[in-house]
Amino acid sequence: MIYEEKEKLNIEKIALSGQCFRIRRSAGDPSVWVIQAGSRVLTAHERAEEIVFDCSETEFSAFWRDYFDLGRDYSAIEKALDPADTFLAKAAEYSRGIRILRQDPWEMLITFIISQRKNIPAIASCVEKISSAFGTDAGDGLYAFPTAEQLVGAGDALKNCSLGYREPYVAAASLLVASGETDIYAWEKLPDDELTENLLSFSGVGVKVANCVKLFGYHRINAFPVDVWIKRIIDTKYGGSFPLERYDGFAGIIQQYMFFYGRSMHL
DNA sequence: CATCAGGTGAAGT
DNA sequence: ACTTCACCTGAT
Repeated sequence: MIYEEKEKLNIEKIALSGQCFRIRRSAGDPSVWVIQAGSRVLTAHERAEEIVFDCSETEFSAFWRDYFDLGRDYSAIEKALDPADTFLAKAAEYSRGIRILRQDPWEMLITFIISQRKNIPAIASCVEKISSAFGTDAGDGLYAFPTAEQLVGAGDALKNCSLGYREPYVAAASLLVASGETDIYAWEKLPDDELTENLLSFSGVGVKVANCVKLFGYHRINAFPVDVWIKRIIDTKYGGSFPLERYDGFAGIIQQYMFFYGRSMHL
């Protein structure tokens, strides 16, 4: 068993923050969380002030501690905010416990190609469909996120997953990665600008999706995805321009706070 | 039934 | 270079 304070790691907030579509409450017990990453599954019990993971210290240290980015001090982010920025102060406080997960680049690439012009439940539904249809059985009715090879093998069946016009994008990316023509894992060591350029070369990946893949799949925490919510916040709260340069080096964390808080207020 | 949802790519200025 | 528009699909 591993215990973490919710002030430091809040699974519910992360599940609602839009960075991850494979964290769900258990159907039988709403205090139980089922967390999936690639082919891994972790269950957790939520208590008033803490979260308890069903996991040994060895297993937690081997994967999940880094996955939840527990090596970073997020309280330092809050201290670095502009004291005059009351919106950001409220957003950061409201978002306390959110972390930028270290998710898999392939899973993020496909997930965010799917995400365009879809709402969060629809994205989660599509991810669930392709996983259960083509991913490896992980037991208990759960399935791993499908590999590129598995999606290539899906063939026309990929058209039955509500992907709509995004289906050819997913199929093309799968072919590039499965064939070995594109090695997205080798991109881990590229500088930000080259990584961006490479991601944009995928059909169906524009600036916004590339930034999401950078932030959530490659842990480039300076990436700052601008979607309709962030744009709305910048327009209404910042008169159309946000002082990104002030938060150079961790702008992505600021983006998550703004998104999570702004969305909760239905701006 | 029209509109919208965490955009993108192609076509048109 | 910047602006406009169509686009699968499920939900409201």
